[in-house]
Amino acid sequence: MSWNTKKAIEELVRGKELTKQLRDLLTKSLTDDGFVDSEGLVLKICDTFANTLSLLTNSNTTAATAVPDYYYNDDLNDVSQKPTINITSDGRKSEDSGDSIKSPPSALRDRRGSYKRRKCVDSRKKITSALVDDGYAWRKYGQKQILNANHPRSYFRCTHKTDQGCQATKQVQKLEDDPPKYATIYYGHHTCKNKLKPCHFMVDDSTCNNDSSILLSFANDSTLTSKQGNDNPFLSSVKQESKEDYKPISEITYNGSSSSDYLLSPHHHQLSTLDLSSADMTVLSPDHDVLSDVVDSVHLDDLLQF
DNA sequence: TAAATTTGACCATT
DNA sequence: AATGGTCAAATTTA
Repeated sequence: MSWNTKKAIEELVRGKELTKQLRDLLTKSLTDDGFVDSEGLVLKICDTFANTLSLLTNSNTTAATAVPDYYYNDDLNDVSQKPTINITSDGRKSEDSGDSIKSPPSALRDRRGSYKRRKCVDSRKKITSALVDDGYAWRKYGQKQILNANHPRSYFRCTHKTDQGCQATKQVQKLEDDPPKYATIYYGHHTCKNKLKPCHFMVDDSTCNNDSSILLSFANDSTLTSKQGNDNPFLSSVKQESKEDYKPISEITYNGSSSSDYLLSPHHHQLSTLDLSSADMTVLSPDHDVLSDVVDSVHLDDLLQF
């Protein structure tokens, strides 16, 4: 069984457990607590499916694999590349073409792979008032001027892409200057070890209201709710993402697709805390080996039983 | 000196 | 042809 397959099964097991909990919740009277938990559960469940898809679609191939778009029409997490502001502006500048066209060695050109433009791949978007250290080790691999944008977009991939095949990437772009506003879109999920910090939302406690304590916790999700101190030896090696300093965040919102908003909008004030569990901190991290043991003995029949 | 960043070219999509 | 995502050589940093 390949590692990705194993992890995919882990995700399915997790999804199964979460769904069972959701079922139990729905059979209860609708208390306040139950309402919050059900929302968190839905997000977690959606995340397990997204993770599973991510794992399976990356299991045998590289990141450039063409995956049919319909795999990714995940209304819950999708922040598709469809521009929210579709403008046909004429004041355009082309930063790439033009001035100095140097033709590289043909050997170099042959090595180039296919650069598929992102479609609706599973993604999570966060709007923050400052650059957020999300605790992962990122490596910048590109920067682009974006049409009708005042600031360039930076592209990051997981530092462990090469050594561990982690496919997580993110894009960071400053949206506004005053007050500063940044958009960070996460693609894929971390499958690497050496996670640097459990949660980027722990940067500023004020952003996590008391509702965070209501989130369901699992044995293998301990890193979600436990706050590690700065004595984590990995912290010092968090890569800086730009020339601008990290500051405590003062605002985090969730931006999903329209359908996502439809589902979640009644409780937007809680999404920041809910999202932390769904976005990055999943059991995919191999340091959660509790489920690995489960997977070893799991049968597919078990997965289908609720 | 290894790892990270910068930057222009390359390439697929629109 | 314009645009956005990625590559990789050159450069910088730790």
